[in-house]
Amino acid sequence: HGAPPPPPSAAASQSMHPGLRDNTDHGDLGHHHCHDHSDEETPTSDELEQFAKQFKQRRIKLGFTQADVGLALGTLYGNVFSQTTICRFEALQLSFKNMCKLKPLLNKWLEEADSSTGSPTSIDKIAAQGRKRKKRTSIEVSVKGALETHFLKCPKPAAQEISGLADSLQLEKEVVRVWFCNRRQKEKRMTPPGLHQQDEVFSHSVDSDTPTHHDL
Amino acid sequence: HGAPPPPPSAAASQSMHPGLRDNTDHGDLGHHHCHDHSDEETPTSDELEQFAKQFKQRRIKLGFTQADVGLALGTLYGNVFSQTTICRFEALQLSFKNMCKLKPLLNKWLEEADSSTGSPTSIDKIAAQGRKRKKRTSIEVSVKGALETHFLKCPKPAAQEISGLADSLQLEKEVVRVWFCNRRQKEKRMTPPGLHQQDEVFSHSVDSDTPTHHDL
DNA sequence: CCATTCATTCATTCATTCACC
DNA sequence: GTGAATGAATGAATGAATGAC
Repeated sequence: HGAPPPPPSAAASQSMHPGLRDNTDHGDLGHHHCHDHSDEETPTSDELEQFAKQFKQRRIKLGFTQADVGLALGTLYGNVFSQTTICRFEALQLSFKNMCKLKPLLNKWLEEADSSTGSPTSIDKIAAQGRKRKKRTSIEVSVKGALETHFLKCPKPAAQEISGLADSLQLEKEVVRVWFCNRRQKEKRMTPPGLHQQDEVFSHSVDSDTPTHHDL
Repeated sequence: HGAPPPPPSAAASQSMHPGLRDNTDHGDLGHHHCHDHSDEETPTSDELEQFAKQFKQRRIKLGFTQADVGLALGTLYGNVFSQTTICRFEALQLSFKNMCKLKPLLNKWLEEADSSTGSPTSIDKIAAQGRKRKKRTSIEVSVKGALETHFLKCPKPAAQEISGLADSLQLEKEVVRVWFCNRRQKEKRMTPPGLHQQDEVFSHSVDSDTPTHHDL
């Protein structure tokens, strides 16, 4: 009883983040179906952003950690996720497609979570897989800078280029290769890095929201 | 003994319907707005130091404790903080980035605090989750010395090293690992350990990275 | 009450797996 | 090899518990 009312959805008028401007064009202004509950359809990025925010709030209010949620998804639906993934979802640091995939699962968990009152979570601790993992190499700050510079010039270097770079930076070739892979992925997220460096070539007013931004 | 401090007046002047409590977490993650406020610019370390000092003075003059402030930030902006964090801010014991993040919040609180007078603080105490917390282990003084010595030689020991160290000091491996994590963080604060800064002799050389570089 | 230490949770980076050329 | 999904390991933010007034 007394389920917390969903937050007053303030109009999140922020437009799409760059990098994912490609909209899943619904373009369906005249809605014929008032079926608002089942969210199995492709949401818009605004909806995703909205949901992620709500999700985080309610998760915290319910007293769960990101790790809890990831684990719960496993026991509930057989799909375990790590704290990392939940964190990424909340921060919109996943690809659009990936966000869409996870949303229904998390939505179901939410409903489950605040309906069940204090049920004991039977945590199935899964045995860690005994595969040897390469010791995580720590890349120097200055070296990172060099890599970043190269990335801006050429985000997709050829094998030979990688070799040379690795050599000059005294890193394994594999490490450099993986670094570029990860860097490219980073660029494709919903919330890409370095948004502030953007030129304001927008002729449309970006800040349509009222300056009174505080709603307690 | 001192008289009880004046009523912590946080201005929750919004007349809300009872039961419609909602702390809108201002999802501080990647909240990217295109330069609407000019107050969010990166201050210098000197400015931060300056502000922290003023803040502390005025807080005391207004009769608030650090805990009061932390709580007020919650009711005001939905971002609660502990006494610890406020203490660290005043003592510049946070990372530069972290200081910059908190400064505007505290600044707003200051303005709010000495303008408004006497509103009731409706503190929503969230039920503490029955999460088991490890009993805090107390580390012997001599043992601390040993750890410190090791840290100076190698601030980032490998797992094996930690195991050995833990074994010889009769501590859990996890405790040792966490100790090194915390010690490393301490090193990255604005006010690093062992540096007793006077009021004026201060050169802003905070930016340089840790000089101790190890293997590669 | 303020300051510091041990501890936890959240965020980011390096790494792996897999499908697909 | 590459892109995409995903995570372990690590770094960063933050706090409960404790120590020191």
